[in-house]
Amino acid sequence: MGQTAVRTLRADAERSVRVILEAAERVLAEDPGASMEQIAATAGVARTTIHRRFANRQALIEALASSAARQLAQAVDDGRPDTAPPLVAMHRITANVLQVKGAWAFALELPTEPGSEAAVLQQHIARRCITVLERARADKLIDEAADLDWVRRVYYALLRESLQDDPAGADPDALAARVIDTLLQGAGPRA
Amino acid sequence: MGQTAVRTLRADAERSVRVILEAAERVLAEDPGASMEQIAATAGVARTTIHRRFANRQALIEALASSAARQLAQAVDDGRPDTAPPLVAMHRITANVLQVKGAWAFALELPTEPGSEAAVLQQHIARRCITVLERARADKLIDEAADLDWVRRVYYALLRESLQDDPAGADPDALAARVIDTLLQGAGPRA
DNA sequence: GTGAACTGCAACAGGTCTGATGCGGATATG
DNA sequence: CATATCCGCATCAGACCTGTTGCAGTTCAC
Repeated sequence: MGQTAVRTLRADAERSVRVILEAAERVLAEDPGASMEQIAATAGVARTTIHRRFANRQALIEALASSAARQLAQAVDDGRPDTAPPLVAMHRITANVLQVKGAWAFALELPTEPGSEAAVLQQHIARRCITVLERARADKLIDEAADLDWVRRVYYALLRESLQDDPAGADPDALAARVIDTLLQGAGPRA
Repeated sequence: MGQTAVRTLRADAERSVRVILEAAERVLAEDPGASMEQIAATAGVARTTIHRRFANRQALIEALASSAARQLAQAVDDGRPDTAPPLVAMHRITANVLQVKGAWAFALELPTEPGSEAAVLQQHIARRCITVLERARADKLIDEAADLDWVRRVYYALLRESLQDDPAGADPDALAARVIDTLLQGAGPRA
């Protein structure tokens, strides 16, 4: 809980926070041990400005994780996981998530502190994911005996792998299609 | 190339190198930014001893990566990827690799310097992997139209995911079976 | 337009880490 | 057993990073 909006920030201050978080993502993704100075330089901001907004390094990182997790949760909910047909929801969610994860890869791989906002959001997302998988199973898209927790982990792993080489390369819909296809059919011969 | 065995080390020195590398793996896995002091303490060795064997932090890490990569290459070759029936080879290799990757998870996830020994070994391993997949495809275990490079990456991702929760928990053969099954069939309904 | 909020700059203190050195004592090896 | 090798310990200098403070100048917001 770095600084839970004690009072509404002025417009320029809000902008500072945004550019700092974006810079932190870029810099830390390349070198997780990078200094505040490097983050500040990338953000085009003085180091002291960072310390004014974030009490310390950890607070900055927690804010980064929370911010990214909120965007990810939004991306999932936008796919209407509870109402859309399972296969459609899976596709839409996958494409959305790939976009967000591509932009916030470091922040979203961060280990979450048990009680933190990021952790709560991640759990919420995981539940949504399980829900969709259950609906897919009910539609015979997934084997009845499948361990959905394992399926969900495989799904996460496929998402991660998809983003490894294509930072912003291919069409997100094409990547999403490959992920879903691999998840449901594997590499074996098609029917 | 930290110190490419200029001269054969004395038996106790060789042992020191081993315990240092093992400690480095354990400590850095938990905190990649851990200090040499912490590694030394875990190894039960003075910090100066580490500096005597490894010129600097980077040399230690490269040695760690090389050592782990050698063991991994051995684990792959032990599965007879060129001669055993593809499915058998895949099983054996997967079980072997899970063992080694479980013990050297940090070292094997390290980004490899382009020309380094570790990089060369990783490429060798990747080629072996592709070879096995080609043989599996020839046996109709894998779809004819499949992109084997993608299949290999999915395979790697499944291995990684398998090791996430079970540090040394379940039977490696059971984990291997699940990995292969998921790779070839995905989560969809069984035939 | 006025005041509060925000920023950059400079400087400081405190801490941690690295890599090096020298020495006395222990240990392996032939 | 003789000696080259190895280790632990104490110590050092240098570098880097963090978090803080004060001030002067700019910018938003009412």
